Amino acid sequence: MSDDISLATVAARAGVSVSTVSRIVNGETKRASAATVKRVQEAIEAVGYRPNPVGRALRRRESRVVAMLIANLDNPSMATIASSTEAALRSAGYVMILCDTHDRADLQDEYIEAMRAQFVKGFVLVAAVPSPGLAELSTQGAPLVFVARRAPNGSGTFVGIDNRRAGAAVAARFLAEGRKAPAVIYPHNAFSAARERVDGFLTHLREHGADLAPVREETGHGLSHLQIGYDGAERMFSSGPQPDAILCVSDQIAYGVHRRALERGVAIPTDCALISIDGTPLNAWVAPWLRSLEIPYADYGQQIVESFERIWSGAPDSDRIMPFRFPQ
Amino acid sequence: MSDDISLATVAARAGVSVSTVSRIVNGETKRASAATVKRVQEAIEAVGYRPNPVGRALRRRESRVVAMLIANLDNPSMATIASSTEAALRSAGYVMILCDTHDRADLQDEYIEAMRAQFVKGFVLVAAVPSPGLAELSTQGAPLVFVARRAPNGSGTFVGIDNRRAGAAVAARFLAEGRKAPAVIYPHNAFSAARERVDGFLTHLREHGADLAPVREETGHGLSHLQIGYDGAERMFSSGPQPDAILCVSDQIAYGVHRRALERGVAIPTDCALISIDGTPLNAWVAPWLRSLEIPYADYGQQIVESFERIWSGAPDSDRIMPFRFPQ
DNA sequence: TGGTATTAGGCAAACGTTTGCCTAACCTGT
DNA sequence: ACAGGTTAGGCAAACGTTTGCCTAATACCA
Repeated sequence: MSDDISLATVAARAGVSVSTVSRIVNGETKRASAATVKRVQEAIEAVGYRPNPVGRALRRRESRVVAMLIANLDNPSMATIASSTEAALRSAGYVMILCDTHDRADLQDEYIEAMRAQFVKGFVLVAAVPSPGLAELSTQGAPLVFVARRAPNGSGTFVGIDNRRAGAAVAARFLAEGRKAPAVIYPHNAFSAARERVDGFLTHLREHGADLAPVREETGHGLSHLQIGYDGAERMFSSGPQPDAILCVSDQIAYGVHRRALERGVAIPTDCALISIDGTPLNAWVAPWLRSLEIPYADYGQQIVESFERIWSGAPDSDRIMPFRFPQ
Repeated sequence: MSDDISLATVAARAGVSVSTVSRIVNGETKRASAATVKRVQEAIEAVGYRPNPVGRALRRRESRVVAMLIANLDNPSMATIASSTEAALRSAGYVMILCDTHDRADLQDEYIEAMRAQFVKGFVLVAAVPSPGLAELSTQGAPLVFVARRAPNGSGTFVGIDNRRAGAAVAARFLAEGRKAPAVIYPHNAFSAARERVDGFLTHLREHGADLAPVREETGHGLSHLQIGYDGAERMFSSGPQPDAILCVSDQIAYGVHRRALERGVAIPTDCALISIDGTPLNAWVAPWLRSLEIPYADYGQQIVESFERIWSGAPDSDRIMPFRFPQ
C-alpha cells in the first residue's frame, strides 16, 4: 500500500544523515553545501521520496488537514461550497476532511472531537449550529472560518454575503415593481443567515413602504427547505390577506412554495411574484419561473483558503463579504 | 488546540507503564490484573484520554481514514452518495476524506497519490475514470470499492444497480404503453454505468419490439448532463423521425431534454414520454412531469462500509447490486 | 522443597519526522 | 601562530503508539 520510502532511504543513498535530508526537504539549504544539496535532491528524485504526513504531523503536532463541518451536503448550495473549498484547499497543498453534521449539535460536537484528535489545522464551519464543543473550540482560539452562517458567538472569520443587504435588495425590487403586499417565508429555526435576510427585508419595507399592508411572515419546521416552503405557502395561501410577492430565503423554499402555488392555482409571477436567495445554476433548468439572488458559492473556496492563510500566519483577518448578483 | 493527554499521562496517574495502558486501551485485558484494569480505566476516564490517531497511524502504518474520490460533487446523486457514505463510515469509527476529481484523470491521480501518502485504509471511487494511478492502485491490491461505475479493468467490488436491467425495465415500460418510436439520450463519453443502461434498453427493444422503428440515439458532449440533455434533445427534435418516448440515462439529462421540449412545443408526456434514471427526491418538487427509476443512493453508504469491512478482514466480497424502484 | 508453568507488567525499539545541540574542519584577522 | 568565528553536518531526543521480549512473582505439581 505504501512505498516504504523514508528520509532514511534517501539519506542512505546520498550518504548523509537523516537530519541533513530533512533540512533540505524543508528548504533549509544553508545548512548544507551546494554539492550535498544537489546529491540529496537527486536521491530524492531517484527513489521518489514524498514526506510522510503522519510522521510529520506527529513531530510537528499539526497536519495539513482541514476539517469541514457542513450542515447538509444534500443541499446543492452547500455541495457547491464543499466542492470549491476542497479544490482550493487542495491546490494550496491541504487536504479536506468532510463531515456532514445534519444540522445537529450533537453530531457536530462528535465530529469536532474526532477532528481535534486528528490534529486538524483548521475548521471550516458551513452553517454551523451552536454547540458546547464549538464554543470550546472558539475560546481555545482554534482557527475557525464560518461560512454562510456567522459564528453563534460572533467570533471567527465569516465568509458570506451581506444577508441584510440581500434582504433589503429584494424588498426594494418588490417596491419598485409596485407590489403592495409583500411577504416572506423562512425556516422556523432560522440561524443568523436566514434571520438577517428576513431582517433586512422587513426593515427596508418598514422604512420605504409606508403604504403597505403589514408584511406576512410564515415559517415551516424541519430540515427540508422544500417542505418548509410548501408548508409556509399552504398557510399563506389558505387564509388571511393574500400576498402579491414573496421572498423565499432559499431556492429550495421557493421550489416548495411554487409547487403549492401551482396546486392552489396561484399564478406565478402574475398573482404573486417570487424571489429567492441562492441562485443555483439548476434554477435556469428546472425553475425558469424563479428569480433568485445569485450568490457566488463557487468562489467561496478561494476566500476560505485565503482567510486560513492569514489566520495561520498570525495576520489579522476580517470578514469576507461576497458580492451577490441581482436577477435580471 | 490539542489536549496533550497521552498514554503517558494516564500511565503516570494510574502508576503503571505506558505499555500496560496501551494494552488495556486496546482491549487486551488478559495481560493485566482486574484491579489494574480498573485503575487504568478510571484514570482514562478521569483525564479524558483519547488515543492519538496520528501516533497510532505511524506505529501501525495504517489509519482510520478512508478516501472518497468522487467525479462531481455538484451532482445531487453523488452528493447523496457522499453524504450517506460519510455517515456510515463515521458510525463505524472511520473518517472520510473527500476529493472531487471533476471527472479528470489527472486530478484523480493527483488525489490518489496524496491519499496514499496519508496511509488511507481504503478508497471509495464514485464514478471513477480510468487513469494510470488507479490501475497501479488496483494491481497493488489496495482496498477499492467502486460505486456507480464499475472499475475500468473490472477489478474491485462494485456497489450499484444492475444498469442493464434498469435500461431494459424502461424499455419494457415504453412497450407496455404502446410507444412506437422510443429513443435514448446519453453522454458522449459514457462510462460503464450509462453505457450499460443504454445497452439494456436497446437489447430489450431489439428482442421484444420487432415492429418498432430503428431506435434513435443522441449524445451530448461535456460534463454537464443538463447541457447534454438539452443538446441531445435539440438534435432529436430538429430533424429526423420524431420519438414518442425517450430514455434519459440521468435525471439531469431529463431536465435538459424537458427544457428543450418546452421551447419546441413538444408536449411531455403526450407527444413524447420521458423516463429517466436516478430518482432524486428533488424531482417531485421541480419536475413532477418526470418519471424516474429510483436508485437508493442514501443506502449506498451502508453497503460501502460493509464491503470494506469484508475486504479488510480478508473475506471475499462480491458486488452489491442495489434494488431500484420503478416509478408509479 | 525444588522445578516448572502461568500471570502481571515493565523495557525498549520501532514507525518517520524535526530540531536543539554538538563537533569537527575550515576561514579570517591580528 | 592562535583566538574566534563560520560552515557543514551528525547525534539523539522527542512526538504517541504498539509490541516482542524479558523478568519477577506467584501458582501448581510431584
